[in-house]
Parts: sequence; C-alpha cells; structure tokens
Amino acid sequence: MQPGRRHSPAESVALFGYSLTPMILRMLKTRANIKDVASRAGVHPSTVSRVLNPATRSMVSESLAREIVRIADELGYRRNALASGLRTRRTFTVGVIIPDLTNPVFPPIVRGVEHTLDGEGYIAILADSGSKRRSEKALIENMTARQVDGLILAAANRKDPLVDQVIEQGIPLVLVNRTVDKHNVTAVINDDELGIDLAVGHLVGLGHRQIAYIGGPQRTSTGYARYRAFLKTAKKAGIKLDRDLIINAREFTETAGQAAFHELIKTGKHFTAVLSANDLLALGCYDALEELGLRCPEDISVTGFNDMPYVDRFAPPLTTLHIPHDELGVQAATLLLERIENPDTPTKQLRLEPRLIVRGSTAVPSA
Amino acid sequence: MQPGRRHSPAESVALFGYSLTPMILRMLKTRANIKDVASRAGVHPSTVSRVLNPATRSMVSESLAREIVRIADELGYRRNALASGLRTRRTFTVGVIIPDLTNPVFPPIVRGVEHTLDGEGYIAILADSGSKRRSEKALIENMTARQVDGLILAAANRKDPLVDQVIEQGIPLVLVNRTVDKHNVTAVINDDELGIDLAVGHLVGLGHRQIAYIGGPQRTSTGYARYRAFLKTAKKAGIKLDRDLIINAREFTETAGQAAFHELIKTGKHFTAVLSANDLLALGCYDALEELGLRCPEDISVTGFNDMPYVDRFAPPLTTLHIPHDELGVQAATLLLERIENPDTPTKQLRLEPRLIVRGSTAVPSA
DNA sequence: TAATAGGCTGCAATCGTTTGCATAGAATAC
DNA sequence: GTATTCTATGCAAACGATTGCAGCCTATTA
Repeated sequence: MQPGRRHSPAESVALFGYSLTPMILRMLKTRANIKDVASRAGVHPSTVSRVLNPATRSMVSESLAREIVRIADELGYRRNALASGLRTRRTFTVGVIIPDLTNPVFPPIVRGVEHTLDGEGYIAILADSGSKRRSEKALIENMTARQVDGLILAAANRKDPLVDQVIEQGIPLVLVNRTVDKHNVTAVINDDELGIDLAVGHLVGLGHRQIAYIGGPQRTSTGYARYRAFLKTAKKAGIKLDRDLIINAREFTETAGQAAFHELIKTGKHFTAVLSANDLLALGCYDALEELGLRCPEDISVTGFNDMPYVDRFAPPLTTLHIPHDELGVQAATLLLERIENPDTPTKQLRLEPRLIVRGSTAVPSA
Repeated sequence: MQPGRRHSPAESVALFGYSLTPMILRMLKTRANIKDVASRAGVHPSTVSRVLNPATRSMVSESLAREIVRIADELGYRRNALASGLRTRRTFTVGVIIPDLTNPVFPPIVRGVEHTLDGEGYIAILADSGSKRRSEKALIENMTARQVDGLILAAANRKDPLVDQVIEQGIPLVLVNRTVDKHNVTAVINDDELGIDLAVGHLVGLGHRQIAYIGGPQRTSTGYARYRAFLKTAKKAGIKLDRDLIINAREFTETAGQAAFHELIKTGKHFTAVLSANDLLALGCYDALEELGLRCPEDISVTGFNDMPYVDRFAPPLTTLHIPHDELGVQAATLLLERIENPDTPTKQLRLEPRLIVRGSTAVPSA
C-alpha cells in the first residue's frame, strides 16, 4: 500500500486508471471476496484468511494484520459462510424442529435455544413440522443436506426411528421437552413424576378423593411418564383409582381435552377434580365444562401442566405446573454445543423441576 | 455396471477385494458424495449432477439416469447444499427476523412463512432479535454471510437504516407486520385505518362518547398509523377529542399499557372506554383496572388489536380486531419468492383487512 | 457414401475459503 | 562467521457441486 493515497470513490476513479474495470465489475457483481481484499493489500488470500480468523491471526505480523483488517472493512468484506463451511465442515448452524410453533410452550424454548446459540456464533434453522412425521423426516434430510452441526428435536416419540437415524448418522443431537425410551440420547426434559406428584398432592390436600385424569398420547414420553406417575402417585396418596376416570387423549390439544372430558361425564361416575397432563387439555376441559353448564372450580377443579404463557389470565386462572421454558431451551442448546465440540460426550438426561402454581381453577370440593 | 452383481454389504467385501479400502474410508469419513456415485456408476460426476437435477435430467439417457438414481439412493447420497449453493449462488434459504417470538402474534406468521417456503424447497433461518437493534444488525449480517436468498423482517421501524442497507445490497426483502415510511419496499401489513375505524364505530355504537386511546411507539408504522387513524376516525364519528386522553406508549407491551392506563386515570378526566393499539396494551389495561378496583366492561370498556391467540379466554374475553396471522406470513413468503425469482418486480404494499371481533370487554357505558 | 445434425457424455474451470507444506529471510546460538 | 532455529508469508490442493464447451457416436439427409 502506498501510504499517501486515500480512497474516496472519486479519487479511485482518477488514480487507479485501468484497474477501474475489474473494480467496477466486482462492485456490480457482488460483494468483495477474500481475493479482492488480498489483491488490494498486495498479499496472498491465505494471509487474509489467517488474519480474519481469530485462531490464526497471531501467525501474521501485527502491522500487516491491522492493514488487512482496515482494507477488509473498507471493502465491506464478509466471509462467505458457504465456502467456509464447505472447506471446514463446520457451518455453525443447528437445526431446530418443533411440532407446533403456535403451541405457546415452544416459543420460549426456541428463544432460549437461539439466544444461547447466538452467543457462540451459531444460528438456528427453525422448522415447524406441523406434527406430521413425513414432513419431519423431510425436514431432517433438508437440514442434514445443509450440513447442520447439530439438531434439536422437540417432537420425539418414545420409539423414534427418526431419532435412531440421526444418531446413526453421527449428527450431534439433543432432544428437548420429550425424549425416547432408550437412553442413548441427550435430552432435556421435565421431571414429570415430580410434577404429577405435586398436582395430586395439591388436590388431595384440598380434600379431593375422586380425581379423574386426562392424559396425553402414550407414544410420547411426556404422555407416558405422566400417566405412570399419576397411577403411582395416586396410589401412594391413598386415593382409589377408577380406571374409567383415566383417559389418555390421542393428542395434546384443546379439542382432545374437550372430548375426553365429555367421555368422563358419560361414565356417570362421580369426580370432583380432573388432573390433565397439559394445559391445552385443561383448556379443553374448560370448554366442556361450559358446554355442560358446570363451573370451575365450584363444581370441578382442573389442573394443567406446562404453565403456558397467559394461562394466568384465563377464566378461571389455571392451576398448573410451571416448567422453566427458557431454561429448557438454554440447557438443550448448551448440551448440544458440548456435543458438537466433543461428540463423544456421554449422553445425559437432564430433568428440570416443575413448580406448582396454584391459581383459581382448583378449590375445595363442593359437598 | 455389471448386471450380474448384486450388492449386499458382505458380497461387496468379497467381490470388490482391493476396492474395499477406499469404500470403507468413505463410509467412515462421511456420507457419499457425487464422486462416489459417479465412480460406482462408472460415469463422470457431471452426469450424476445432471441426473439429480430435474432441470437437466432430460439431457441424460433414460436408462442411465435410472441406474444412477438407483445407485444414488443405494449409497444414501444427499446433495451437499453448501457446495451446491456456493456454485449456483442460490441457497434456497431465507432469513426471518422477529422482534419477540413469545409475542403470540408472531408464531402464526412464522408458521405461515415456513409452510409456504417449505412448499418451494426453501427453508427458514429464524432469529429472534429481542427487539435490540444491535443484535438485529448482527443477525442480518450473519444471514447475508450465509448467502440467504432473501429476508423477511417483522420488526422494521418507520425510518430504518437497516432496511435501507438491505435494499442497497440488493437482497430481496419483504417486510411483514410493520413497514417503513418510504414505499420502496414490499410489505404485507394490516389495514390499520380500517381496523381503528371498526373499533371506534363499535364503541360509538354502544354509546361511548369519551374514548381514551392508548397507542404504540410512533417509530413503528403500526403505532403511527393507528394513532393517525384514531384522530381521523374519532373526528369523523363526531366525538370530541381530548388530547389528555390520548397516550402513545413507548412499547407494545403489557407493562407499558398498564402504565399508560394509570396516566389516563391521573388526568382526572372522565372516560368510559379505552381503545388500545394492540392486545398487549389492552392486557395492561386489565392489570391497571384490577389494581384500581375497576371492572371491565362495567366501568370501562377496553378494545385491543391483533386478536392474539387465547385472548378469547381472558377475563373478560377481549374485544379486538382479528388479523389474518397465517395469511400475513403466507403472503410475505409468497411475495418474497416472487422477488427472488424476479428481483425487478415492482415493490408492493399488501394491506390485509382486519375484522372486528366483539367479545366481553366492551359494553354499553354505565350511566 | 459423404456430409450434417443431434443426442449423450466427458472435461475442466469455477464458486470462496482454508490449511499443510515449503521457503525466504531474520534472529539466535555457538 | 556459520549453522540453526524461528517467523512470516506464499503456494496449491482441497471441500462438493455445477455448467459451458468440446467431442464422440449414431441417425438422418442429399
């Protein structure tokens, strides 16, 4: 570089005469690449590369490095992540698959994941699989084709060939929210047994003895674990279990909850409370109660699980189990980054503790 | 290919003798690439490439093409999107930036975007900017470094240097939810004037004459447009405007709404309804009302804007303006794809119509 | 029968970075 | 003053796909 020359665009035109054409071409074509920076600095591209990479920057003399950096931002150089990733086999990208983004449980998890990743220079490819298995498979293939460094799945089933496939391919994987039966995956989930325990304890403490249970799909770890926990805990609490008052819904949705509640009523059996395996199911109970002209909590107490945003504003505010949504995401991302750094890290099942939040949907049973 | 040979793994070991080593190396190393497929098929990589690309597949003879496809999935070949994108300058990736994913307005929009993109083979890189400008800038740079084909921004300000930058760089861009003052961008937004008109009409129809307004930040197009619309519409409806009863909050948040409502009360002026520029602000009003021991709608009617999921379950269910969340996303994605295909498409501002949903938070004013 | 056209496939350059290896010069040791 | 180590940089080969061009072969035409 000739120190006397400053580069206003106009000067460039005047000063660099015949070198103008390639410059203009470059500007029209696309943004500067590493070769442009190198030739402007009169060095080899590899030197520029080393300067721009923190790990190798010290290999280059300080003064030259500074000059290169100056030129790089003068030209507005930005590393092309495709080329870089192709060469290094690291994309600093992770894929995140969510079954339904409009289920309010997931956005905070996603946010936790993203913020954690962002801190380490990673970015998330997010996809909403819409609960369809086929699209989920396609999404995973799409993501692996993009050479993601790892995957976070929030929609695993207890037996999940997709999960097996991912593991087999050696792609770092972390499950969140749900896990599989085999313990060969790292997962961040809730302590479902503790949660159900707390809910049952609360209802029993209020004096409920006939407690109905609306569970979720048994193919999911949450649906299964909560169901088992209910059986176990209820027995421990000494309340009599009536199989007719235990229904496992097909989906964790409001309509499924509503239908399940109607089924409970149809049995003709008496119950004073219904413990549901998730907030949406509880909402379905609200719907059914209203249709039946029953009041909550005066006639029937209802509890949920998850403490979705805004359930505290519902009529009545829902008694439920709070799970640390953000933390779930943060931990999942942290563990994934660990696995990416070191793929041989032993798998680990992290179980976060839920907290009972008592609100207006539970009360002492009416005489 | 020698037709007599079938390839069970064990046979391969026996039959291919010395060719075993490279095969094993390949299997250990990573998944098959185009060269592997080519050499197994005894053709040049370019032929494989042509077969696997629908647009060029017809250049290759049908029988050879079929054989290559067979071998490709036998080897589990998947195109490396980095290499492909590097060469073609198309990544089939679009960046989506959302200010706050936990605001329930956004998930449906994101879902609409994703499903539309997915249909065309695109995938979304999603980022939650957390409303911080700096991180937003960094995110955009990160995404452009990854060579996204386009960008969808849901958090633009009326004057937005970031938006200008993106346009200047020639990256296809679509704004959603909010837009900028200049009409040099394609945007999908709501018809705010119509919405406010409907809300005012509803309140006036109920008999309200003293209507307070809690608006949003004036730096956003929604905040500004709704404010202007309120001024205009209220005048048209013949109700007297009291400047003290018009407050524009700094943020579209619950706490900002709460604070604004307290300010309204502090003026000592009489009003029977408050029209808020968004549901979260309305929720803040609920909070303030409760703190003040006032009832909604008996003492004060409240309206919102957006019809966020679940506001129908609040106590009281919120009267608000429904916007077609999914459609917002679908349109944004569609327009973006259009711009990606043809960057010279003239910019367009698409304005979707909101619909008034009357629920329990509005009533005839008390005498 | 020779010339021409058209259909298939191969060749090699390219996209933008990274990195092991080589080398020139400077600095140190003896 | 020479031998030896460093230091700083350049060289060139990857990474995995795509694509304009060239060339071969077969089929068609005059």
